[in-house]
Amino acid sequence: MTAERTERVTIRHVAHNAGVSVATVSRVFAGSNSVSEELTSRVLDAARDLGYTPHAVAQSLASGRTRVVGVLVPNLANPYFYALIKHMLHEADRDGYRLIVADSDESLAAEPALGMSLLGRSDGLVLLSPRCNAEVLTELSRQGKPITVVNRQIDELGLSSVLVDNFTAMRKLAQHTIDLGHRRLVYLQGPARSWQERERWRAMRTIRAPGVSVTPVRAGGTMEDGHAAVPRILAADCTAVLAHNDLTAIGVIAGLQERGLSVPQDMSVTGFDDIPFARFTNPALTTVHSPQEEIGRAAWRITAGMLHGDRPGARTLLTTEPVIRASTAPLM
Amino acid sequence: MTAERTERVTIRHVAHNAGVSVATVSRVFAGSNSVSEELTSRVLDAARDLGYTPHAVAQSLASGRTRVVGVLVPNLANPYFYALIKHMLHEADRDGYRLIVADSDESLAAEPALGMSLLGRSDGLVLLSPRCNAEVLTELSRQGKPITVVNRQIDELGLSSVLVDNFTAMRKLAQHTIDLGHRRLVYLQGPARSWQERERWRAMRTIRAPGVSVTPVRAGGTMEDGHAAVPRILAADCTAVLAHNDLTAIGVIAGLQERGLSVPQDMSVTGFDDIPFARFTNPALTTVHSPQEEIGRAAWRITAGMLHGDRPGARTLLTTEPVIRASTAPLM
DNA sequence: ATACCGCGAGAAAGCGGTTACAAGCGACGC
DNA sequence: GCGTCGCTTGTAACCGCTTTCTCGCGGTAT
Repeated sequence: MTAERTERVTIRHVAHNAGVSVATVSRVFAGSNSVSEELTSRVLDAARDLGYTPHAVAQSLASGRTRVVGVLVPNLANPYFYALIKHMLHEADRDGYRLIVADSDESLAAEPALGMSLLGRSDGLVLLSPRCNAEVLTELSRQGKPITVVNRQIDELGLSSVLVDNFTAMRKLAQHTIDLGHRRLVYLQGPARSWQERERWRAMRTIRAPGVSVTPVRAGGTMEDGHAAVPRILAADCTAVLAHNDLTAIGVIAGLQERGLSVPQDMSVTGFDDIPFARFTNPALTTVHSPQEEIGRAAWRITAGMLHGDRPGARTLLTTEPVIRASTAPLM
Repeated sequence: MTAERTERVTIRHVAHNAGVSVATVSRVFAGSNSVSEELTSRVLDAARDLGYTPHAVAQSLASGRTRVVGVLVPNLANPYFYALIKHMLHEADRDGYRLIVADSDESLAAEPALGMSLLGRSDGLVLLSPRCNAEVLTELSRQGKPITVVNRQIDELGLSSVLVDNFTAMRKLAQHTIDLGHRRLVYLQGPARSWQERERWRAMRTIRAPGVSVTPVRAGGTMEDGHAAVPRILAADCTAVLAHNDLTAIGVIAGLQERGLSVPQDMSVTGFDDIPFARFTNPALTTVHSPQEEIGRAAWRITAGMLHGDRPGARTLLTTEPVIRASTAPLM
């Protein structure tokens, strides 16, 4: 393969070959209908012959739009997040936008820099379950570009957001275990700075029923965290454990089974999110169906709206319901 | 919130406030050491006061480098891929690069356009398990930018690649089930155009042992595909099923369990990839550990090398081994 | 003292597009 | 017959930064 230094074909070459001005070529590629058919086809022919492709970066600089939107995820290893991303990806794609993804890996400190960096190369930003404080969000919004926050309630700033009613769903899920006869519950806490965690835990603290106790156990958001929490769960002498999310629930179930305990006979376990795996675990996981597809779609629609000039501040609140599967059972 | 039309702070403002030329400001931000300390600090002070941030798009246009690398994934819903991406993301980050991700969703037709689009906004491209044919790859490589292909052997073109020895690992895994006494095996085929699938199936076809039969059953790459294949697996009257990957294996196990069969007592099941979930399923999945972290790292190193001028054509071949867990057992 | 060298700094020409503005031109109304 | 309008097309000024080239200057070899 010879390293032929192919000079890039620019709009000027096309203009020259088609015998028109660069403006006309630009118009043709922008889909403007104010160019005569005659010139349009001459431009298109010349472009095809030369193998011209518009230079995306130059277009961005000149037009001030990148047709890219950044997405900041706290942890790409959680199927919950990539399900969201996957749906956003498709919605964005059909609008001609690309998504640029960064993973903060649950690092609070990394969020501001990553967010800024994403914003620098994009027209807007979607923050999934951001852990950062309001100052950072203010700083980011100061760039004047659309920002959509998912799974985090922000009232102060004029940011748009997509929220799921974690509180009500968690209450319903807890009620389900209580209805099954469980009295000593453990709530397995997730990432400390997560809004969803705060909502879920807040819901658990409102549980008031005769004889019912809720013991919090610290964990985190991963399967390993759930797995590692098992000794502490057992020490709490409970009959049901409500995990922060599906991932930790899966870890808990594996840990219990390794110790010869069976779920749900010896212990009921619930998750939250309803990731695709939840249906396929053994036993299938009782959880809360968080509408990942709708969230992804809503996040994109709101963002796209702002890119087209909508005022920020739109708020979408989605509701969600428990999904009862096989990991919970009546107390024996 | 007032919609203050904040004019962007440009390099010129900084230059003016610092009493130097724009060239000097540019040099300071580029980390050139040919600027005197005196001027360097004046520039830095002015930049801080004004809240200046270099305009990434303009930098890209002027320098010809975007500091972005595109990644094309066939299916973001497979943890195998996002594990790769996650590791690449981190490697790239420490080199000051961003990754821009697109998901072709197993659509062969979508790959060329997505690849081109990614390439247009980036300095290079990483194709994960691409399904497209050689012509498309040639077309993409014509752009003159570094392309790294992961999990796909390409000899003709001068592309760099990272490969895992699927063939040997699959043979070893099959041998494992044979050693356990199984004779009637089913191989559950994955995505047709996947190189990994071809390698794995090729390995299965080399199995020659007295009384051993291997029956192929078509499926796909997802949990649903594995789940849906269960009737056909049962019809094949086998005692062990080797699935294309972990996801389908998980689907198969769930399907078997729904029918009251237990794994591994009634049926041994294996996967491939060793996604994080494989350790936490019930029973824990016997699979092949595909070194996702190393692959991600290698893919980035090779790509980064080419970005720094290395010649393309580098090839990394990784080996991998079966991981025996609890989803396989001796034939009763 | 003269010529030369090296180095720090600035001027200016791009990078490849977009788009405001102007111009040309045929049609139409009065 | 002339002013006006509308539509297509071209001219050229950016978008914000990088980088080459040039220049001025102080220091060293001759």
